[in-house]
Amino acid sequence: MDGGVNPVGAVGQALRRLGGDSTDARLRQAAWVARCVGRGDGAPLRPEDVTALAGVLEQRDASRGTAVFTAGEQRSGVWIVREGRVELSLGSGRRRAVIHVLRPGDVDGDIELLLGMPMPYTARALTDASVLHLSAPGFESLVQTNPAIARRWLSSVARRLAASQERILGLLGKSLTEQVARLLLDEAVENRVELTQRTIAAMLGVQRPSLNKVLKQLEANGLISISYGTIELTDRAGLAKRG
Amino acid sequence: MDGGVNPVGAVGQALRRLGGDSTDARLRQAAWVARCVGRGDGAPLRPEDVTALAGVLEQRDASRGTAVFTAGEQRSGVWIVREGRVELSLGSGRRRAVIHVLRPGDVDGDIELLLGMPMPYTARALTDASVLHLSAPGFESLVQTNPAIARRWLSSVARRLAASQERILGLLGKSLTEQVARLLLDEAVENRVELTQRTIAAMLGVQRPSLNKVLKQLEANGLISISYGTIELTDRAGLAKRG
DNA sequence: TCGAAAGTGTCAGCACGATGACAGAATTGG
DNA sequence: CCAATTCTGTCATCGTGCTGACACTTTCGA
Repeated sequence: MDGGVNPVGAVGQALRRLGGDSTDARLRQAAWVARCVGRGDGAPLRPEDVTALAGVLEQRDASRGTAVFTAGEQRSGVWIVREGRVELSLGSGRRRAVIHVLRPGDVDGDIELLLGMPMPYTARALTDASVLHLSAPGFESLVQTNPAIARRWLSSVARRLAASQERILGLLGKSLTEQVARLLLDEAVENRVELTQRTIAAMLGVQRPSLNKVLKQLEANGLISISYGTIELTDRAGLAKRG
Repeated sequence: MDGGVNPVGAVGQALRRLGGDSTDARLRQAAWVARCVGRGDGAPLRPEDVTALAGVLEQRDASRGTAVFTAGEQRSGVWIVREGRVELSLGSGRRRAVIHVLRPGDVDGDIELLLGMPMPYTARALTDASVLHLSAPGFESLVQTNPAIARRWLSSVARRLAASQERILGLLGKSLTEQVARLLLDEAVENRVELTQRTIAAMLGVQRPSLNKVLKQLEANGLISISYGTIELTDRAGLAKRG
């Protein structure tokens, strides 16, 4: 981080405790936890597992705008998105910041369950959605009775958390431009990153103006195009050279 | 990170590829992987498990200076230190850097096994040591046949990787002084951190001179005392205020 | 349809940490 | 015990990113 990261001494410490930073820190932590969602090859359950477990999994339909689970929930269980998109966000009311978007096949909640931590974010259906739910006791009996699934879940958790850790480590010691380029490449879904600059800045632990400066540079170079709450990657190869 | 992190442009990119940085990056990654060793409450096997598995675990004695496993080994298996201290290091010959020290009860190798990655560091007995070894196939059959142990291993892996990730996230956006203070507090065993400044700098992704400057400041304030390859914490409370 | 709130764009000054280089001190192996 | 090597200590210069502030734009709810 830059020298300017903090005002040094008592004043800086005081400002830091007033929540301005603690908010960012919580946002950062929640966002990176959300990066550990099981997706694609990293998911603990294969499609055939999901169908085989039809009896154990409880299906729930969530209409657009409905909350699926809420920040602070303890032992919320495992959530599997079957259809639609589900937004993960933090903060109440208007101050909420969207951290991530779950898509069909994504699995969430297992890591929080294993760590005994409350859900750090709220999930809300962006579109009419269909999700499957595995309760905490259901999860326990599943891993106790089905060694094959337990084994796969073990690998899945390890891979997801390790991948996330490696991503963060890959940012340390890099220039902000490199950090941003990597983050965009990793986050892009169909060449779009639907995060506000505030959220991205929090994830990287930098100030928003610093991030904005870099983004405008990248845009001026024709690598990305910026609009409200979304960044479009127009030249992945060019971005990759920067990271 | 600071602007100075990289020379910008082609020259910096070129320098970066020549290995000067790649060495530090590998050191950093290996060091943080080593931070995921199972220790104390985070260990996957309880002492009673270890005794119960006496038949499955192969005991090996390593005299002082002997290698236990070597960097690059694939499917090396799970290693449990029973007695003595085992040093984890990186780099061949004289250029090696010590990144961690295993102590009795520590469990290593399981994460690498689950990720299908080669051991990123070499283990060498610092003292005459006694270690237990569980081969890769042995591990597989263990988790397949013993659901209770598999379940505990699942929590253990999740907790260790998540704790490490949280540690790293806690560093982002903090001033170097804060980063150093936290790292020292987390790494200290009996108020001593036995790492070279080069290794610590690599873990934080900063330059060694920058780290040295901060360390000397902390020493001048009476919080730590610096000697060759070890830093002693003389005022934990004071350090905690800085973090 | 309007207004409030959140998001984005921008700026000047400043301080921290990178860089690269060099010297002394403590180890370690031969 | 000496030589080679590593580790620590230190410096001047430079550039990045922080800070705090403000204007503009888009969105969304009332």
